[in-house]
Amino acid sequence: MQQLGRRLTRAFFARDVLTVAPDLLGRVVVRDTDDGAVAVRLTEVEAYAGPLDPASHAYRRTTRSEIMYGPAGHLYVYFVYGMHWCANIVTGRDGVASAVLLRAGEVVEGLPLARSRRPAARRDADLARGPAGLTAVLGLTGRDTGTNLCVPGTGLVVRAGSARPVTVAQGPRVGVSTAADVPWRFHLDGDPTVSVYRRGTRATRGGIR
DNA sequence: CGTCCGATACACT
DNA sequence: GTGTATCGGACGC
Repeated sequence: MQQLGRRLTRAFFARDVLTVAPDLLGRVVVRDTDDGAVAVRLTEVEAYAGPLDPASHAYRRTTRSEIMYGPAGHLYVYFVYGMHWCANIVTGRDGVASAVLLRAGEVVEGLPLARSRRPAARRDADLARGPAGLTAVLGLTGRDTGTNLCVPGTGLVVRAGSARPVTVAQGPRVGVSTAADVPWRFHLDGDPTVSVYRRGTRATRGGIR
């Protein structure tokens, strides 16, 4: 296992999800396995605000969403559309049940391994474009749900310190079918790895009570 | 570039 | 039984 660098602390993730989400942009996620390491610089994330947020899996407390009711800094990976995995980081105080969905990034280390995990990608900028692609490039699946990003030895880290200063843009979330108009998607404006905006089907009632 | 649509299996009602 | 926090290929401009 190679040197992963200093990691973000539990205190970083334990803040409000709307503070944590934009603060993650420009930071580097590193995943190290027996196959090697892949690092991704985050360019797009979305905030999901637990029981207040109809679009969040934690809107109701179920077996699947239980992880989000636990401590911040743990990983939540869910399965969607019968074939894709998507990765979140749990945020907020215990019991607040909020999380940040990792939506897109730029592969900055481990390009060959990243390409092998996503053979369909045409350009390197497409490798981690979209949440399922980003998750695949990092080699994460449901088995990784519960991983604590804030302790050594897990092979998964968000490095402390921004790569460079970053300008954050904000807009509605992608693909959600409820609360579609809440501007809780954060991204680096104009970055080639940011996924295209698609409104969810059935997107009628927006808003949070 | 854009829009349309099928694949696919799981959690939840 | 129903809906899905997606992707990529097909097609039109």
